[in-house]
Amino acid sequence: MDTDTTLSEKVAFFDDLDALNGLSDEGKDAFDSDEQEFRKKFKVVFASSTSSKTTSQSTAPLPPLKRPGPSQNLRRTFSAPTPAPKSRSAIIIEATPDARNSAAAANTTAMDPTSDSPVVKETPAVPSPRPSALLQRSATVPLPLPRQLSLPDEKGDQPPSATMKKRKRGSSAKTVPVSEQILKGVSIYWIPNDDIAPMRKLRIKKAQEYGGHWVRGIASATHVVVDNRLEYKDVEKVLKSASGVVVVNEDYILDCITYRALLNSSQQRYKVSGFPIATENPEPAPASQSNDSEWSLQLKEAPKMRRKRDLVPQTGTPPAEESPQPESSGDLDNLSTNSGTADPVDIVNYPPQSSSPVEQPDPGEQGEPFIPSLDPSHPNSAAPDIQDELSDYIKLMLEYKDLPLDGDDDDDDDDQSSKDNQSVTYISDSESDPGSEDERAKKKPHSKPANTRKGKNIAFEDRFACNRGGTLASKSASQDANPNAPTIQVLQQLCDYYTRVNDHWRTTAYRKAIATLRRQPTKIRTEDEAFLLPNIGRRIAAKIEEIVSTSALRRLTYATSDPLDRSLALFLGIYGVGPPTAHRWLAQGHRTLSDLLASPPPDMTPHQRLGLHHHADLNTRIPRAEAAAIAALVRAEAAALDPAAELLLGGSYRRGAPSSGDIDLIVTRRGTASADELVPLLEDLVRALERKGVLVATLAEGGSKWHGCCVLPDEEYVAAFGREAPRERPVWRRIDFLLVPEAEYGAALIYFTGNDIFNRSLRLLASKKGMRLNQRGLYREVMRGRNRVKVTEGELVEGRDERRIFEILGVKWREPGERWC
DNA sequence: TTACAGCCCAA
DNA sequence: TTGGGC
DNA sequence: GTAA
Repeated sequence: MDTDTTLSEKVAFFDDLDALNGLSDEGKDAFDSDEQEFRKKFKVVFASSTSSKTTSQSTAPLPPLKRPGPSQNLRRTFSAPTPAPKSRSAIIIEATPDARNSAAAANTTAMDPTSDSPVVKETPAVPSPRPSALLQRSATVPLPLPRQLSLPDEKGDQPPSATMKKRKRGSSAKTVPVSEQILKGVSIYWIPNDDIAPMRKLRIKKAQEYGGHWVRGIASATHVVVDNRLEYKDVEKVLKSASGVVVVNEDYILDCITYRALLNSSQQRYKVSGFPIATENPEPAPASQSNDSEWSLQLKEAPKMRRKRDLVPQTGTPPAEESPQPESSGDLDNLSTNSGTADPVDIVNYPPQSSSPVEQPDPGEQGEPFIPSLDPSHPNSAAPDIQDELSDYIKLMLEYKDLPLDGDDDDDDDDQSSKDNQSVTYISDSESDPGSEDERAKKKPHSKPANTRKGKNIAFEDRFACNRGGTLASKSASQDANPNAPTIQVLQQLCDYYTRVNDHWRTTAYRKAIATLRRQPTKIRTEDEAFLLPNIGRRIAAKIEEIVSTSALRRLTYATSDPLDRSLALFLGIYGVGPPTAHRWLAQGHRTLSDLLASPPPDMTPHQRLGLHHHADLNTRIPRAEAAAIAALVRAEAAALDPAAELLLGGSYRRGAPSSGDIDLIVTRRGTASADELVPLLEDLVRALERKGVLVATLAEGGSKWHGCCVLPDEEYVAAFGREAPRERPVWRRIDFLLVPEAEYGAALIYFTGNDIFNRSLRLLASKKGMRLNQRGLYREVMRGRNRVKVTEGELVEGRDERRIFEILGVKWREPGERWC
């Protein structure tokens, strides 16, 4: 173990938790070999793990944990074995064996969802806090684990069970011993409810390891964890739909794990900023022990949360999980049903459940119903000592929140689903040993003898889409004819999904893979086959096979049937709204455009407002004829101002598309070397067009461009479409003016003709050849500093002539109509 | 482990 | 600096 | 997610 207390150390922090709990051999060795270092490194963790040990096992009967704030809690735990923090080492030593044992025990069951059962037995042993609680417990305990659905996330939505399965490998146990799953029975709804943010991902992961469930709908949550960046007002709406839920900030879960107990959620430090002063009535008789508290919590909460789906099995029942919206329940239900884990559980569960008023109108007050989970401790309870450790912990997190974390968990999501068929052989192989490298090495040889990684060797130039563009016709033709069309269709949806959840890189990866697939003359049926293609790795290859064999991807069904997802897509369609904003609005409870219109989010920008009000118009395709008409209009106006001005309709129009999303007009003039020379013209032009009522809104202006909206006046409309094609009103269109000096015309044409993929590809090719292509020109000898940061502009090689740029790059000329990638 | 295009505007 | 668009 |  490295002594330097640095990066690796901190990054490893969470894994350390794992190591501790599971105390894998690795961990053990480390411990044995270098106790000092190890201890130092895992100080906090050790302390907590120790405490839990004591609590759950030897000290089980120790009920008190009363209202000691976390701090006291901690203390108490410690005090039992050894009072002062200093004695930690001793504790650790003692605890180790236990930990190992329990870990071993847990591991064996880890893979079995039903492993919970032990808990049932365990619990009874504990003095029951109150009768009801016991009852509840017996009912609930069994259910929890299994196949709770985990949220769709960037890597896919796999049920925890699946996750667990995969997690077998690493040294770090992915699930903590049942006895330590302090979050069991806790269903968490995160806001935002995704694991895109690295830190949240970590939290979610940890929560799951400790038995917590990640739920998709707030309706089935027992706890709502709100991003620290959000204020209460941001999430107010969402919370309204879930009364009786414990609402806490980001710090809560990890603290619970650290202290091995469900902490009092009402403490000040877990308050969501701006949260109304909830009258926390510290429950008079907290009495229960850590375990109990958990249950008592469920007891209380359960009835309330379930108003929508009363029958939903308690927290745990996985799939039945939730559907925030009643209507959608159908799909989800089916889904869950399939997973079929729940049955027995449900039965057990129901009685208690039904007894509780399903319909119970939520008492609106969330403050009240709060579950004084463990210890209704006092806010101030975050006593000094704890505070220290907490702050260490927090500091650590903050310090490294930006580090790219290993996403170890990602794994191959769906393999299991696709398994049933053919390539079972390989798959099983790979499953047994997920080592990606081995797999790759193995696979390739099979399908294609020899070349280990030669499989993907493709001519350099062929790797760039710009060398493979097609025409619109060829594209559409290949769309229907393409043997991979169905597969592409599904992948495209997945791609869209990732766009929605704001996973930029996965989105682009899918785009590339799709582009590759689209070009295949034959139908790709197997994983091996797909894997050989460029831009298609093991994972997408596996998905392709699944799609082909089952003609669907489970996760996709799941993802797209989610109402939230639909709202997300809706919001993203609003001009000026990107993923962060869309998610934020969603978190604030908005679901429809009407919601936004009715109560505009406080952070809505003018652009977004415009985008919202003209959402319908701006999302309507612009017929080619209309674009042409507008261009003609503008051209005429420009000619009046400056006869030498030239306007060209770019974008998809130039590529021959029958309709466009917006209108791109490139404004230029012979003899110009800089866009600045055209600014006066643009200003005049814009003013003139505004006067004519053509330009109706300005979105951005400055520099060498103008972005805004326009409409085709009635007169021109009639001229273009005739009186027979009436319209009630002009439709707003997005229009961009781009000032381009003659010297940059060629590069600008490329840039503004697209399509994106084609452009990116061209730029990428340029960079591989030591050049740089942007909208101004093609440069060479670009100096890049550390990690691609451009240091030198480089020498302009060509900017004026579009064809020349192609030539220099060694790319065969392609007409605009052939640049559909 | 790192890049995946790069630039400009708005707030 | 972040979000967004191109 | 893929490739280098």
